[in-house]
Amino acid sequence: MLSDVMEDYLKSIYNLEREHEPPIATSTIAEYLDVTPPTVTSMAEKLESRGLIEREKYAGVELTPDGETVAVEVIRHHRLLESFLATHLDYDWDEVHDEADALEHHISEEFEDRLAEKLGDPTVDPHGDPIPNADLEPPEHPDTEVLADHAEGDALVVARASDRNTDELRYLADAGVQPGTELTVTEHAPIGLFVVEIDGEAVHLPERVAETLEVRPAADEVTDA
Amino acid sequence: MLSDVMEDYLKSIYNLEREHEPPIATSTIAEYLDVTPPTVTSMAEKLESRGLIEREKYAGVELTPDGETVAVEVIRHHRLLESFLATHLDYDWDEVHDEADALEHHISEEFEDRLAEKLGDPTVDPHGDPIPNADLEPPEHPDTEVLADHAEGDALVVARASDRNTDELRYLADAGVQPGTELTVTEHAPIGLFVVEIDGEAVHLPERVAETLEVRPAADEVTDA
DNA sequence: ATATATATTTAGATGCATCTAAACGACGGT
DNA sequence: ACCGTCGTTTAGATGCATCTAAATATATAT
Repeated sequence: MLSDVMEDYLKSIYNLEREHEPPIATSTIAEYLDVTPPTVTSMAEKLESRGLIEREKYAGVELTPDGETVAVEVIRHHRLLESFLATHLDYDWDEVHDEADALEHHISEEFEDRLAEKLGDPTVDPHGDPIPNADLEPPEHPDTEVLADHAEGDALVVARASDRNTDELRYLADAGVQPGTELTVTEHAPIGLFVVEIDGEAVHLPERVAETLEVRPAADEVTDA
Repeated sequence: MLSDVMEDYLKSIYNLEREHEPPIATSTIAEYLDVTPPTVTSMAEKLESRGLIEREKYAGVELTPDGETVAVEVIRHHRLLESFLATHLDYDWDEVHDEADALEHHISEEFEDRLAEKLGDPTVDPHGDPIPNADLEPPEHPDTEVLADHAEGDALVVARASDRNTDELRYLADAGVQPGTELTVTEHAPIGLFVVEIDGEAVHLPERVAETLEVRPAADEVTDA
């Protein structure tokens, strides 16, 4: 039986593997999970002995297929919960992450199934992240670019907002920006401010937000949802 | 911050105090939670040092008002979750207990509030147990008797089925017996079998089930729900 | 009243997840 | 090729929840 903490490590490594090329360094995981590096080393030894990760000392760590399956299941739980909280319990999309984190390790298969059924087997969660299917195949992460890389005049659709930074999410939610929102870049000010137009309104976004907000060209409509 | 385990001990002591007069003995708690007595002693010391229980060595344990409040909150979570699973996720009433046990320590105040709102502030759960209100006053447990104490011919309403024994619950659920069900005692056979009539049908119940199933006279209608 | 049975507590150990401090390996710059 | 820096691992400690075995207190029966 895997502990909650082990599941968290596997989920984190999975997420980090989408951002960086494996192997994932000890310090990267430590920072992501807000623990010290020796803690990561010791956990990595346990996960390796259970065949959930491969580990090269002093280099880093990579999920095995088994480890990836565990990670994908936890992520499926997380994103189904987020979707459920948003659509059935009236949570705002910037509030769902922490609650889903707390519950994701504790729901049964039964609960997972009923949730998916109730939601009509959704394929994306409220942040725009793909929801793995019941077979636990790792979902495709569609190609996106960050808003900050776009020039003035570009017409875009919001594809995904990272669910890890509560401040940024709240900012976006307050500004009415969510996956599916159409926007046009009005101005990329030299120092730290980004201006976009949404439904004719000018919305100002700090560069930090623009650097993490993922978008795709407005032309192609939602195909994957 | 209290651990999940501490919350479980407090909840258990609360439940045991409804059954036996305090103080509650070490071995009683040990058996209820399926741990060894020394484990209970050591946990009792911790809970005492936090002012959540009073403890008399070699005698047993009793909740303080603070301890009771914690227990009642956990029980509120548990019973709201049970109600939600039964009414919104199509769980059968004999399936909800384990899932609620797994989740009760991990939901936020926010989640609790939204659940209560969604359910219309229910006052009893699917087993017939009272749901504490948001002020966390300990709920009244209505006077009931067990089915096994009744004589042939008595007309009764099912008030409550303990949610701790999965086997018995499944038996009752299969037999169509649930809180609110009206029944008449047909036969109290001398050795271990109880026969009741429900909607004109004869239903056979093992004595073990009849000894835990709580009922009240059929005359007074549901007043408290 | 004393011996015996039973329940409780104490003592000491284990595994988990974490930490700090210290040792060690890898890697880039001169 | 060496040295120093930086990141990683080892070593050892802590707190939690649990166990078994042993000591001790309480209750019961004669």
